Order: sequence, then C-alpha cells, then structure tokens
Amino acid sequence: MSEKIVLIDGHSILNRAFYGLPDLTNAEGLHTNAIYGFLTILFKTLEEENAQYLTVAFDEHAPTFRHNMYEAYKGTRKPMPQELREQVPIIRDVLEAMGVTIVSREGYEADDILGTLARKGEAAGMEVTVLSGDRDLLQLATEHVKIRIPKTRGGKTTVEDYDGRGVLEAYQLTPPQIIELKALMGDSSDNIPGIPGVGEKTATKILLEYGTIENAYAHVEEIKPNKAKESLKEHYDLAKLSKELATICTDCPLDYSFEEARLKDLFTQEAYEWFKELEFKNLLNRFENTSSKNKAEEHFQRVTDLSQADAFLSKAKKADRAGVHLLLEKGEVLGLGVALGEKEKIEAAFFPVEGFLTERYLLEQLEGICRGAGQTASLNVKEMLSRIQIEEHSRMFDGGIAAYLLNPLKSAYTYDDIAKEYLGLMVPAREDLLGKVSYKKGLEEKEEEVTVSCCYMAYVALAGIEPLTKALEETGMLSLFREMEMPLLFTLHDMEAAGIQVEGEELKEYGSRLEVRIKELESIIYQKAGEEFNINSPKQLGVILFEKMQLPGGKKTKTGYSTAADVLDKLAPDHSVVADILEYRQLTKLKSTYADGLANYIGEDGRIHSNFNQTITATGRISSTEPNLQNIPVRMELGRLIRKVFVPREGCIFLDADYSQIELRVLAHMSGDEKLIQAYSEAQDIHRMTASQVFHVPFDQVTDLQRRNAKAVNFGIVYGISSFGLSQDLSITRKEAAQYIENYFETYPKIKGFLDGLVKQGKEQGYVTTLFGRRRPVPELKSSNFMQRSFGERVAMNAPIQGTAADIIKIAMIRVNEALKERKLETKLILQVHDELLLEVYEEELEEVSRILEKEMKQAADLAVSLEIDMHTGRNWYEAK
DNA sequence: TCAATCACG
DNA sequence: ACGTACGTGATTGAT
Repeated sequence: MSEKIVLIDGHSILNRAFYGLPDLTNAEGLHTNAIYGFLTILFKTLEEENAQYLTVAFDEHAPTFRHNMYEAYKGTRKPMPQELREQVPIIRDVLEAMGVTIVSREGYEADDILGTLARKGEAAGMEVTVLSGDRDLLQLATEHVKIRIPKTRGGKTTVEDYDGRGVLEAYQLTPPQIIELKALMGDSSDNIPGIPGVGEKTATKILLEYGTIENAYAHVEEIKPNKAKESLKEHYDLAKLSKELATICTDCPLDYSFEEARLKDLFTQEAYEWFKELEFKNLLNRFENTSSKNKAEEHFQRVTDLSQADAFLSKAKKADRAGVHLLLEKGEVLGLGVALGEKEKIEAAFFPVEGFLTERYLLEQLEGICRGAGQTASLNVKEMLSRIQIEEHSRMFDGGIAAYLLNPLKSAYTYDDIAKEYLGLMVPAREDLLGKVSYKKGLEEKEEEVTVSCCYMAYVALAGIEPLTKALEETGMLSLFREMEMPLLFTLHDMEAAGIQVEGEELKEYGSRLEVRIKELESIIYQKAGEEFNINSPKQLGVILFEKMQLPGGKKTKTGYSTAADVLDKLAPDHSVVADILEYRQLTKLKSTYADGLANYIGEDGRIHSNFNQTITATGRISSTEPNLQNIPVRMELGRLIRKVFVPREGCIFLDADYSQIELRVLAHMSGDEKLIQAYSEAQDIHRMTASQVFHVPFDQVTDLQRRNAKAVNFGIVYGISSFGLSQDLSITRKEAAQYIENYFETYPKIKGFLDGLVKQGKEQGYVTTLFGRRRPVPELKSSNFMQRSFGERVAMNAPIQGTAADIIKIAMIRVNEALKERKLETKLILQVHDELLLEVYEEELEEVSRILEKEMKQAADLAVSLEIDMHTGRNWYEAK
C-alpha cells in the first residue's frame, strides 16, 4: 500500500472553524473557537485518513506574485476580525508544539504551497489528501489527489470529498477546467475579475462546449447567449489574466522534505500545556500518558471501616484547615468527602453512607469538623446547611461563591473548573467520570469514580482557599466576600428553610376558574380561525394569522412570524381573534406556570421552599428557582390574585417592604449629580419631578404623558440608554427619543459624564464595579461586532447600578436576619424580590419587626440621597403589597 | 436541546 | 450601516 499525506490549508480551515462555531473564550478572554475547530477537524481527518505525513500551509502577509500581475488582487478583501486574527499565531504555536510541519513562503499563497506539495507527493507515489474550505483547490484533484472540504453547520461538521472523478461528477468539468470556470465567472472573495455577465451556468455551458477559454475565443462567434459572446469578445484579455490568477502554482520553490513531515506523536507535553491553557478539555482526553492521573489522586481513598474513619475524621476536627463535600443527591445523603493537609501532601477520603458509617454518623462528624477545624472549606456551604447546623459562620469558606465573585459570568462553578483556573490543575469532571450516571447509581456501579469525584470536591475546596483568597484580595473583593456574600449564604439558607405557606385548595380552585375560560376561548378561537390548531405553537399560530387570515405584519424571528404580545397588541383592536388569543395566552400562562406549576412544589408542610441562588447573575442579584418566587404576577389584576394563596402561618401576618426607586437613587449617588440629588430631597414623585425639569414645566402642571415619558427615560438611563430602545418603548421616532435623552442629560449634567465614564472604565479595565467593589467583566466591549460592542456599553452602564442596588438589599437582608436572631424573635425573612423583602411576622412582634425592617433597609447604605421604602402588612401577599 | 414567549424587578 | 433596551426562570413546541 502506498503512503499517504494530508495537506491542510491553514487559514482556510481556521476561517471555516471561526465562522462555523459559536464564540468561545478561555479564562484570559482569548478567543479560541477557530483554534478548537481547526484541531477538531485536524484530528478527525487524521483518524479517517490514516496518513503517515502531515503538513499545514499558511499564507504570508507579504504580497504575492499575483499582486504583481494584477494590482487590485485581494486589494479590497475584508480585514480579518480581531477575534480571528488573534487566533492565527496561536494555532501556529500549537501546531509547532505538536511537531507538525508548517510551510509558508513569502510571495506565495497557501494554495500554491499545497499545489506544489500535492504534485510532489503524487510524483513520489503517495496518496494525497488536501483539506481546505476553498473550492479553488478542486483544480488539483486527480486519481491520487483528493480534496476534502469540511462544512460546518450549526456545530456539526460534514465533509465533502472530491477526487478527479468526483469533480467531474459534481461540476461536469475536469479539475483543470475548474480554473477556466473561475476565470470566466470570477470570484469576488479573491478579486478575480471574471467576465461581466457570465455566471456559473453560462461558464459551465461554454466550457462543456469548447473546453478552454482560448478555444472558446477561437469560436467566439458561435457562443450562444449573445450577452456572453459580446462579453468574452470584449474582455478576453481579462479572462486570460483571470485564468493566470486562478491557476494554483505547482512548482513553488520550497525547502521541504517529506521525512520532516512524517507524523510523530502529536500529543507532546508542550501540546498538553497549550490545550490546558486554551481549556480544550475534550482534546486533553487524547493525551494518554500525561493526563492519566494527577498526583493528587494517589492520595485519595475510599473509607468504609469505622475505626479508620474515626482516625481520619478526628484528625480533620483538629486541623487548621479542612476541605469537605457532603454528597447530596435529591435530598439524600450519599456520603462525605474530606480533604486534609497542605499542597502536595493533601490527602482526601470519601466516606459512603454504608454499614457502620451511617448518615447520622457522617453528619455528626461533618458538624464536628466545621466546629473544630480552624477553617472549613466547601464548594457549596449552603447545601450542607440543609443537613447540619453551623454556629461559627466566620470559619466557613465557600469556594463556589469566591469563584463566582471573581468571574460572575460563568454558568457553573464546578470543582474541575475551579481546579483549572485557580490551581492550574486539569482534573476529570463529574461528567468525565460518571457521564450521565447519577451518584447514587455510581455508588454501585462506579465506586472508584464516585470516590475520585467526591474527593476532588473536598480537595479543590481545601486547596482553593489560598489562591481564591489571594485573588479576592487582589481584586479588592475580599471584604465583599467575607462581609457580604458569606453571611448572606446563611441568610438565604434560613429563607429556604422557612419557605412560604401556600393554600393548595385555593390554588386549585383558581386553576379551575382559569380552565373554564380557557376552554371557552379555545372554541371561540377555533371558530374564528375556521379550524383547530395548537394555539400555543407560535409556528402554527403564525401560519393561521398571517397566511390563512392574511393579517398585516410580516416576519420577525429567524424561524418565521413573530406572534409576541407587542406584535399582537397592534392587531387586537381590529381583529377580535387576536384579542382572544392574547387573553388565551395570558390565562394559559397563569394556569401552567403559576396555578399548576406552583402546586407541584407545595411540600408536606404545606409550604413552598424555593431555592435562592447566590452564584447565578452577572450583576450580583440573587435568583430564585424551583419554583421561581421572584416572578409571581403583580402587574395585571387577574394574575395578581394568585398572591392571595400565599399566606402567613397561624398567628402571623405578612410584612412587606420594598425600596422606592432604589436604582435611580443609586444612580443619583454614584453620579453625584446635584440636580438629581436635590430632586430626590424635594419630591415624592421623582418621575413627575424629572418631567417637570426635563420639559421645563411647573411641577404641578406636568401632564400624564409627560410623566410617562420621563419615567421611561429614567428606566432607559438605568438600562444603558439608547435612542432606539426608548423609541420602541414609547412608540415614538428615534429622533424624538434622542431629543428626550439630550434634554435629560442637559437637565442632569453629571449623569452623562458618569455613564460615559463607566464605559471608558469598562474598556480600559475590562470590567466595571459596584459601590461595594463587586465586579462585572464586560468582554463584549472589545468585540469588533458593533452589536456586541453596543451591548457591552449598555452593560457597563447598567451593571454598576443594578449591582449596587443588589448589594444594598443584601446588606439589609443580613442585618434584618441577624437582628431578628439577636432579639430572639420568631419572625422570619421569607422572600426577597430584588428590591422587596417579605417577612412572616408573629403578630406580637409586628411593631418591633417593623422598626427593625425599616431601619435596616434605610440604613443599609449611606448615600447622597435617602433610601426610602414602602411598607405594608396583610393576611396574604396580595394584601401586603 | 433550542427558540419563542411571558412572568417579575 | 450595523439592529437593541438591563437582569432573571418556567413552560411549551419543534428539532
């Protein structure tokens, strides 16, 4: 069998990968999607081709011989976006690290190098595979030279293969004729001029008839479409030039030997370091020797023996530092991981719930560690609190929260991620070890893997203390971590544990009432539409409304017609069926998400215990899940009624307090704008005051419209103002919106400077900060894409405001919760909705609690404007708001 | 698993 | 010129 060589068109494949794959960055913000895609295609090709030789060709920046022939050549080519450009030198380094031969030569393009090597290989009796995204290469195809063109669509890559025969089948032309084809039809991306008025169809027809451009010209009078005949007559010289330009050089002077290009082991130590740096975890699996095991794993053990467990755990209780992980799944305790020691000498043990190691025993031991060890670290302290009590809050260290503060943009803070980022260690993720198998199942089938995974969690928690603390210190977030986020974790746990009582029966009734009307609407809609269809399917609904019923309103989404509420709102007055659909949507939303949805979460205690997540949002807010209690309807009366089923327990009453325009007040403070600060000290109604000042009318003569507009501008400012956004919101022209904004900035001169400053800061530092030092990275500001960059600008303006407001209510929550405990009050904080706190108050405590709540909320931060709250009591959440 | 929709601040 | 308001989570239908 003859040997085989794979030749790769470097830039072309990099390009394909870049545009075919979603954006991807590593911890340093380096874009990596093109590199990743390139390597994936490379490995896949090598696997499939089973080749002995490999060479990658790159273009050089310098002009090529083609430029000398034709000055416009590649003259107007679009510049490479920065996100791609920065990846070019990296892929060359990575390939070098893998020992791959790279060829490039000034004066020639990669195509020419590939052409030359392909012919050389063929001459040496090899099979040649050329990998490129560029169809120009097809001219090289022969019996022994195969062109592979990968296509990436939506992350999936398919490859088209062409040998000489394949080209003929696909194009009806021989490979050399591909040159003629390109010369005739031109190629705008390469600035090959081509013949005006001749496209692929005509060009192919001409070539089928006459073979070459020269022969066609010899018979030019016979050429059929008159347009093509005249064009070829007139532009024959151009065609000949194009042909030369399009012809790939197959005899470039190259200093090249096949022996050097012989494939060796690609997975070198150097390459391993690169992949680690680039965070190509999937690719790292290919390293057999290097990745086999971390040294750490040599000190992992599974312990089931009681005396052995006792020995290890009593050491833990006396340790300066311990790392722990309570293995919980669906509320069931499956085991405990504990790590002890320092640096290379860390040892970790996994104790499954089994035999003498009962759940109770392990929980007691865990409590003992948290009490005894100088510092106890875990990647999820809050989760442990559902099973154990911790008195000394300040001894705990939550590595997950620390990692979140350091980069709040990540979707998860898993042990393998934290290990990679802060310990410089590649460790197998839960998924790598167990795949989709649950820990519970894993305990039976994959004992070893569960042990490793759980030990790593304890290990990373422990080993992470130092680097994470250092990083927090360096970023100025250590006190934010220690004094806000760590204490908050305990407050959130208390809220989760408290839960909120929900009247199941009444919720059911509410659902039934909705159901009646839903059924009515359903038949009315079917009748008006003239057929039955799934009203909940935007796709089907779009067809019914905009095709069958011919309602005005074109496409909007990428998949078809938009049927979103703001589109339908405009149609509703003229088409009763649209109004019915809107009502139907509203009711089914209420039923499925709230009536039925919430009912599923009512526990045996008659209460709903939502999760309050502390490490989700980019700005520092908390989020609520399973169920989300932060989006219970309130704006529409019908939905608001749901709040009547949220009730306080026997002997209690609800006390609800929400901050009045906290974000605008934060803006006033942070910007230092005297006029806005003054406005707050004078007026109850800030929107009216804004309207009065912006539109230059006396306060008490502000019209409703003016007030509404001013309110929208206020919102817009907080969101990172844009005239487009405001114009959409107010249904006015962009020009008018721009005028409003200009007036606003004139009225409050420091606001503009402040917002511009935030954007500038974001650009310079790569992040923006809240009043309390919380950071939000804004990588989008560096994007070459206008839309993304604009988004980054809005984010830079919004995050410090939204984030500072989030900080403030967090402080209030911690203090309220602590005050309640200190005074031995039974009242509990049960919900937070961004600017609102809901407390379940024992009636006899109401007066005292009201005072505490008001004081702690108002004094949570000392701003240039006062913090004001609205406070209400009620027998249910509906009444208390 | 993703896109569309809609509930909240 | 580009085409958008900021931050979330749950449900549904389509792939």
